[in-house]
Amino acid sequence: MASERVGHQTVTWDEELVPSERGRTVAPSPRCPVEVALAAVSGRWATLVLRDLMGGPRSFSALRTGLPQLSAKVLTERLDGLVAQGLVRRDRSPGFPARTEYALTDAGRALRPLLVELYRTGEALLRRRDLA
Amino acid sequence: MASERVGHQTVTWDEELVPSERGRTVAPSPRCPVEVALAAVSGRWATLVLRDLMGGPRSFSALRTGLPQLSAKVLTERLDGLVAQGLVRRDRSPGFPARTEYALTDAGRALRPLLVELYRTGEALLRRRDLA
DNA sequence: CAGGATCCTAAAAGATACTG
DNA sequence: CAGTATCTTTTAGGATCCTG
Repeated sequence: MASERVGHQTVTWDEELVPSERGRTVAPSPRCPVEVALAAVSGRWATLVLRDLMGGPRSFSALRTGLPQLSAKVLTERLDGLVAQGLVRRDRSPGFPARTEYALTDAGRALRPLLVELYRTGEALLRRRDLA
Repeated sequence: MASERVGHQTVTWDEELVPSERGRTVAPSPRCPVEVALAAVSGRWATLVLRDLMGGPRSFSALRTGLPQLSAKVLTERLDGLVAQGLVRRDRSPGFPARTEYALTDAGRALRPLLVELYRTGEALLRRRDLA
């Protein structure tokens, strides 16, 4: 796919490049790349957890310390989601007290450009709002 | 901010560039650029509505026709949100029957690279999953 | 045509307490 | 240390019917 051809599923975002209806996403679908990427960064605290993991592997409590207002329950939910999506690896060390380390997988690291773009876009929007 | 320095609010994503705690986002905040950008594309149907508007101005019912499963209520909610964020302009023509046209603002068009990146990232994740 | 008003359900988030 | 279990609250989304 060329760099400016972008769409949901088999369809591009450039109207003139979409003469037919075939494959045009007409409802949110888990198969749509846009939804897949969105799933990785959606949910409260998700981007902040990812940001912390971008800095390297972190333990459960290190993540909690970095994000004091995030409850254990929600952190667990977020991490479970990221693990299920193959973006984060969970490494449990045997013994007591328990020790778990969370680290981004290659797929997880592949999210960096998206986070960069989110930041860039948000900044641009805020700048426009300040002017207006 | 240099291209690879990216963070929430005043903080970069590069750990080694964040020696102190000052400004580090420690909770989701509407002031954080990442949250601002995410707000634009979050919510069910949001990216699909944006995609359709990227093709040019659309009436309320044209949007509904393009996304048949999207209810009037949710479409209104999504459009209200986009208008409130300054991403879409609502143009009501006087007379009866009512006619309304929705069009992206400059700010709204500024979302295109983000949508492109969402698509690109999602595609990459799907590719990895197919391999695995 | 372009919505507004209601009602309902489900999912997400938060608080609190407890366990291997 | 790293979670689980419960419960309550909040929010999002969908269905249906109605109106300027």
